[in-house]
Amino acid sequence: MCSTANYVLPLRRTFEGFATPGRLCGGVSMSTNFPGARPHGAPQDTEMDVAWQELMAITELQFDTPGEASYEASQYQSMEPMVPMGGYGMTQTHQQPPQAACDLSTTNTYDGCYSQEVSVCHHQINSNAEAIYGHSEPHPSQRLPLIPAHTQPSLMAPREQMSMSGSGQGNRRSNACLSQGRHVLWTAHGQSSHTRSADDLESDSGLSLGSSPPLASPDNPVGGVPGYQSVDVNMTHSDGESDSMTEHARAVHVHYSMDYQNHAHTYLQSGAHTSYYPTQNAYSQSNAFGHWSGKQQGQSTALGDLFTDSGVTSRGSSQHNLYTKPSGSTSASTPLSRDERRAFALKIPFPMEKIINLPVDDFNELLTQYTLTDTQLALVRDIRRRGKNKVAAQNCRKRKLESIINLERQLNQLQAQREHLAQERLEFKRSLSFIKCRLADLYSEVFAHLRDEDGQPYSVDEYSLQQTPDGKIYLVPHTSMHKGEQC
DNA sequence: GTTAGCTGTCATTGT
DNA sequence: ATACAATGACAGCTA
Repeated sequence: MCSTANYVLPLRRTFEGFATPGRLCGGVSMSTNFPGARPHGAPQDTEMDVAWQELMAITELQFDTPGEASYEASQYQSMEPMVPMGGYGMTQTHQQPPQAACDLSTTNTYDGCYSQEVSVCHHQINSNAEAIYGHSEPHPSQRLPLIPAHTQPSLMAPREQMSMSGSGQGNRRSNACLSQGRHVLWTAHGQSSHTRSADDLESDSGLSLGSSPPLASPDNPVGGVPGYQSVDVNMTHSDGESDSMTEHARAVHVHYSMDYQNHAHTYLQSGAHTSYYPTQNAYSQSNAFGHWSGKQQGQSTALGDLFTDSGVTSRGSSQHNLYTKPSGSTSASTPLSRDERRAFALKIPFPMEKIINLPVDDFNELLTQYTLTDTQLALVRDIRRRGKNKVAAQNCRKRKLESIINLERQLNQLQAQREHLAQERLEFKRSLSFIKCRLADLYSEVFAHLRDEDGQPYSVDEYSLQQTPDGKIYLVPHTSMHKGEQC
């Protein structure tokens, strides 16, 4: 199993701050980032782990395109039937026999384009897919699929052009190793395929550094559209092209998802227990095939940039994600999250909401109701973990903001109180001074009225007035006063 | 080109 | 042992 002969081994990653949850066997990682796969704090800094992270950081190795959902679906479908998936629309779609390479010029017509385009993807990738995800390693730590080296050239060929033009702005971590791991990876097989998946772009490490399949995203336009292979890889696009190319990619994705829309959308609306992810209303609403066929020449670059520039990100928000999901009953679409796309790609038969929010017992029970592959299981657990962590992070930030606001409020209150106390202190001092003056005046006045036996006033230097606790006032000579003070 | 803010993700720790 | 919440750190994206 751990034979390096058949697997490529990337070089060391150069970025920092990235632990190594994955395990590597012969240059290929097994999934480890789901709960239980790696105990917290367990030793993990093996060279193999690092190497695997580097490998996973090479986004070109992963598939995450709109077409991905298509071919992945077929891959996993052929790999292991999903028992309760009845009625899922993808089955029929992806079982269509491969046809000739997709003529992108014909993609203006909605019907049929999907199958044509996808079919080529199947040609290129299907054989690899099962090799990649078809394994069902018995050990949890070895769930993740191996990527046999001999399968990669065909996998990466269509992606090479994309990465060459579109990866310049991609994941920093990924880029850090592009010149190393990627080179080693591809040259080891006599090819220099530079590919990059949007899914990987979205995550520096892909799916928890391999806990989920690198092909598990439906949004890699390169891998899914054979037309990319003929793209001028040196073409670069200006900012002005970005929007139009986004349109292109959106159109491409419509091709891929059209069959899903017909089925999955129905299930979503009906709440059926099938596909919960790829309704992609936005796609059907924004059919831009005309643009697509007209700008075929820029596909690779545009799509490469599309997934680096327009919302399908390695991390962070995906506000402008091309992949959208319905927002309630309204027609407004919200971005389809990365995990949702992955779940869609792997045909997870229950919704994200359940995966994330169900209590653990219910969640486990839900899992027992389906026959899931190890890959699907790992993805589901990753989704659950990430989903919960996402909520936790949101809550954490909310609390942090509230805490900051609270502290600022307290600070303002304390500052106001301080000012108030300072003002009060000043007033008390003034009052005290006034009282002291009044006391001095009274003292002088009282003292001036005192007379001795001879009718002479007492000397202020020799006598003073003192009040006892009982309220009586005595005229005390300074000498005796001093004695009393001494006592 | 730079920067701040937002967000998702991962690693880690504590419960 | 496991699940999970909390949180710091990091990275990508957008404005």
